[in-house]
Amino acid sequence: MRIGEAAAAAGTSTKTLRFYEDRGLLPPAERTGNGYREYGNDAITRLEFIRRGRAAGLTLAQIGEILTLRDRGSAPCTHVRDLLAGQLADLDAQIAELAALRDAVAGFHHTASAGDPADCDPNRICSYL
Amino acid sequence: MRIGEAAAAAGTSTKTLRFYEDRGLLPPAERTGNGYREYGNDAITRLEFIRRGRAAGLTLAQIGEILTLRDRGSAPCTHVRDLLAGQLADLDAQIAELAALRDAVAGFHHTASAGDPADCDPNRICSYL
DNA sequence: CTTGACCTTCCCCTATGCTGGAATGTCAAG
DNA sequence: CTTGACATTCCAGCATAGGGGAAGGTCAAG
Repeated sequence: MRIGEAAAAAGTSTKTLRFYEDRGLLPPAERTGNGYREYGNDAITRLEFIRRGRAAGLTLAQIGEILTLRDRGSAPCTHVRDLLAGQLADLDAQIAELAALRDAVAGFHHTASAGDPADCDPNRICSYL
Repeated sequence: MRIGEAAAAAGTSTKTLRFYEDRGLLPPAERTGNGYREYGNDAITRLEFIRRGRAAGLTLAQIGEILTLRDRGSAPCTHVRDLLAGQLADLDAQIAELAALRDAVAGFHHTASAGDPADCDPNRICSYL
């Protein structure tokens, strides 16, 4: 199938397919006589995998690693497990950071809600921040 | 004081000061005869405010709004309170999203940790994702 | 007189994952 | 024969908050 059909089948755009090929996530597509890219079902499988990886918050670079391992014939499962572990740790760190920020902002907001704007110190930009 | 001293006093870089001026967060600096920027203590106050705002996760655009209100003579406290409320809501949404992602990734990771790589289905890129 | 530490403007680069558009080619249908 | 829907390549941009470095001006000290 041609690029438009493949993109539609994978629920993405032709731009994205060319972009992935350029980034090495998809192998260079076969070309028909007129230079059009030609895709098979394996490309769709690959695109779906990429989408699942994205949904799990993996970067294209990480997904590319997995695909490269797969393409070299080795089972990437162990690597995937490690990536997932790292992703889990990253997410926990991000969540902790955001939660701390949230608490700080909540404190500011509480003060701001309780205060009277008339009390605002003209020497500060804003007393609440 | 000149830009280098001001930057050091505010704990930032000269690049950042010029950048903020360009973005309207700092008023165009006075210039001495040789064209050098000249700063007073109010600039430091402003820079410190910007830093507090950044630490609260506000964007430069939002901080700019506050400063503009302040420069027009009105007390920006009410606006600050609203910005903080919005920021709080944003943070809660982000945290919820990350937490959901974290759970999904944890599920994948659990499966990956339990499985045997030998079971990997050759027809899939990786059975664990 | 020169060196070194400042300062100026200017433009490009970073990371991420695409998206838009221009200029051009291909091909089946009416 | 032309129109329209495809396809190709390549270049540019988004949004964020600056950083890097070039080419050059200024000024005090040695």
